[in-house]
Amino acid sequence: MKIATFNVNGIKARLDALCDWLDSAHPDVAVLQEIKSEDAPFPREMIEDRGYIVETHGQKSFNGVAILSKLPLEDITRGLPGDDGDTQARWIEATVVGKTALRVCGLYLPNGNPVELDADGLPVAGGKYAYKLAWMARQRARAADLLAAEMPFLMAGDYNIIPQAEDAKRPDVWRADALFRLESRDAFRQLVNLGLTDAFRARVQGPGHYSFWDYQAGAWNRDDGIRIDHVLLSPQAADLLRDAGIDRDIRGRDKPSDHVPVWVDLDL
DNA sequence: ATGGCCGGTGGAACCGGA
Repeated sequence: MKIATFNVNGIKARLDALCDWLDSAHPDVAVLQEIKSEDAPFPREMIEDRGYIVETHGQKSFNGVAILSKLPLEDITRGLPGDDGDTQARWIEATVVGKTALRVCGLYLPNGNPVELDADGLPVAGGKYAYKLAWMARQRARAADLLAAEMPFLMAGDYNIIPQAEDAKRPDVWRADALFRLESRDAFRQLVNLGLTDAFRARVQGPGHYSFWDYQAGAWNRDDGIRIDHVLLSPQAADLLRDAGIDRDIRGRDKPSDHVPVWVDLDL
């Protein structure tokens, strides 16, 4: 079973590119981020025509996530637990019903910039960086709950985290950025240390593997990228890992997103 | 040439992204 994550940066602007990718990569399940659409106007027909069920968790203008699946979905939930006041559409979950049930979490983790710190160097409450770190604590709590339930699961999406220096072409320019600050990497490592596996790094080592290239400054042509889209696997899911990869070539096609798809193949 | 963009909104600039 091939499961992919793709930050499309606007579903309306990316519909043709998304369908071209679905036709060439044929994932069984795809989680999307930054659909930038409410649920009702989401353009579902061209995706459904390709055999996918479409479940969205959208909002106007910003954020928004979705799950596309060729297999039946059950128990769909929207929103990351832990803060009823959080109205940003960044989390969707569903159980993919195959021969073994797999819980799939699709996520769009907050960017966190600009980083605002107080005199003690702590994130300013109410600021975007504090929101990012609090969101990651909620994600960690959700992962702990799913681990306790002992159902195989994965958490796939745009993490807005550069895990290691080798995951950036120019790590030094990212040192103070919310994507690479120590607190951000610590939070990501705390999540992984619950027992999750970074699927891509279980298959591919070394530098030069990116999932995002900025539209600005010729980043793609200079291969000035960062690896920020990840698939984390629960122990039971990691035992089923057959392969993982990044569909880098998508970035060079017409009207690309600034992100490319990242995928795993599980023996399911 | 060391700067260079893009999508959504709303119908012109501006916000947000990373």
